[in-house]
Amino acid sequence: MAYWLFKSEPDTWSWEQQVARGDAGEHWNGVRNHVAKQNMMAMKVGDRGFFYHSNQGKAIVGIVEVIRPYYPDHTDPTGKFGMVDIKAIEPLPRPVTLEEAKHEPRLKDMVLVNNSRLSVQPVSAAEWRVMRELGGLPAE
DNA sequence: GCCAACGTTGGC
DNA sequence: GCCAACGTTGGC
Repeated sequence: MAYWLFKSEPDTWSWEQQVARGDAGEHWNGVRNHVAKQNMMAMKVGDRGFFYHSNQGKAIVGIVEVIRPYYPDHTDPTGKFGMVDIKAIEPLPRPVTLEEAKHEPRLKDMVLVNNSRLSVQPVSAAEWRVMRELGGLPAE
């Protein structure tokens, strides 16, 4: 299983809204970056990801799961980009802020710390474990 | 609100 | 195909 990170401004789409969708989930539309697109194309149903609030909060707040693989994004007039569907699994008992992530040596190579502009990012298995631990979730 | 970093666009 | 100009993102 692979791990990912989905970034969203809470004003646009928040964790609370994602949770409200329940198991039906929601499509992750609006990605217009090719690296982010490549990441979504690599996703498989069952992959897990972190849900990150950018701008306001600047923290990882929850865990999501990919429930539908890559398909065309109908909101893209050029037809070049696609999206996946994700559903909320559980919140982090203790949200992990960007500040904390930057100060954790084991997360120094995380994309979130090094390339803050990429909206859909890969997360390594080691980073996944460390972040869960910081967030107050038990080991998987 | 500012601005650095990054991506994209379009003239040549 | 290069690269300057422009637009956007997102941390600060």
